[in-house]
Amino acid sequence: MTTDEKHVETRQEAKLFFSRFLLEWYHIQKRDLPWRRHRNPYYIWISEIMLQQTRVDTVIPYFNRFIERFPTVEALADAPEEEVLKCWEGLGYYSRARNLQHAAKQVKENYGGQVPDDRDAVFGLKGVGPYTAGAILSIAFNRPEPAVDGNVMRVLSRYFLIEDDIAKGPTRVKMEKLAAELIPEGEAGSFNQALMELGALICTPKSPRCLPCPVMEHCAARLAGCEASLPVKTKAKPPRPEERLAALVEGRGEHAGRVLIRQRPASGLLARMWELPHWPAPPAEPGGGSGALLPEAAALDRLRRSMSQAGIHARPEEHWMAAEHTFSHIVWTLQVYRCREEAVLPLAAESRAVYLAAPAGRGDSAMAVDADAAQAAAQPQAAALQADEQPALFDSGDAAADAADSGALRWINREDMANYAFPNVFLKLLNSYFEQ
DNA sequence: AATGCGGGGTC
DNA sequence: GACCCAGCATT
Repeated sequence: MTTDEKHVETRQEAKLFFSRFLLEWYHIQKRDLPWRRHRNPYYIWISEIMLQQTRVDTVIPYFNRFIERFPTVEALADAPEEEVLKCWEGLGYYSRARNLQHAAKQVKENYGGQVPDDRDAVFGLKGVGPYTAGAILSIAFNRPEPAVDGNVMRVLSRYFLIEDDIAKGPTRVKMEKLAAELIPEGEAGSFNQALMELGALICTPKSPRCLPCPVMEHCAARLAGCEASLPVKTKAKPPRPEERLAALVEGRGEHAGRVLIRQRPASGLLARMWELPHWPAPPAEPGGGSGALLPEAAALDRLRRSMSQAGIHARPEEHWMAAEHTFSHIVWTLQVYRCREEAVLPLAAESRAVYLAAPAGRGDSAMAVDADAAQAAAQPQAAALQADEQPALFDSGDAAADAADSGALRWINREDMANYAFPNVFLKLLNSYFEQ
């Protein structure tokens, strides 16, 4: 027997050992999770979308609320998008929610409301990529497809001592081939979940718990003593900082007790979510140092101009608090200022005509205000002047949203918050404000 | 192949 | 504070 053949035999034995003992361990140790209590393909699908880049403990309450509110594919397909977003509020990566509903419509219309069980059909659903397709096919239908996520790549890179960079595309393909070879006959669903369960509970990113690991005996990285340095993964580049000025505008008169919120554009960052209006802060004076806070007067002035340009008639009064919000690629530092709505001035005849021609209000608290149109119509020259007064554009990662500044504005009270989906940072700010 | 896209837990 | 998590869409 040549060395090569001996190596192959050893590796083959290592694979068989791995599959057998991992599966045995899983049957004993698997967690009781809501989506494991039934074999409902819709539940599996929802859970897999929610679990993208998100931990199990975070997902559980969202999953339970979601299937209560949208028990079937059809219920999800027919729901208003705002309700789906509201159900996703705080979970992050909101395009998942919109893609999921898009896919629910696909399933309703193309597959009679039944989650399809063939590879091409599942893969064709919006928001379903290589991992999620494999997860749905194997867990819901026990099809022998690999489901390779970050956990699986970590486990396999250690057990088989694979030093490929898991951030690279080809590495995932390689891992999928390996994972497919490991699936025991008729056990695809359990085996794929076992791999991920091991990654989540035992073979963790830092300080893996090797002693209770069911496959430690043949783990190549453990045997070589390099389990802590695997997997190899190139570092993500750090998020860029962005200083922004936010307005918490308190209404007067008919808006008393309400604050002004704005809806974000339909695409891009936090698409269609609601927020406190905010704008890039101009860079602090060079003399102040890079991290220097904008002087209060300059910030108030800047905010006043931004609001005016956005058609918001309000006066910034005082700094309220700072808030930080970290995305994977941006870090916002929001300086929030309390502002007061200004008394509405008598409208010019020209703008009154536009105002009266506008559609009738849709109820009190939920009445939309097309601020830009109203402002542009009411004060076209003022708007132009103010635009001219603006300092030269400085770097903003949110340039499109800032330039368009097109979101609908609404005055809401505490109870209205139940009808709008907010990113967590604004949820916390608004809750904090209304609690006072 | 690289980048945009949330939010939170862990060490 | 650094990492990274049951990734996908877009370019």
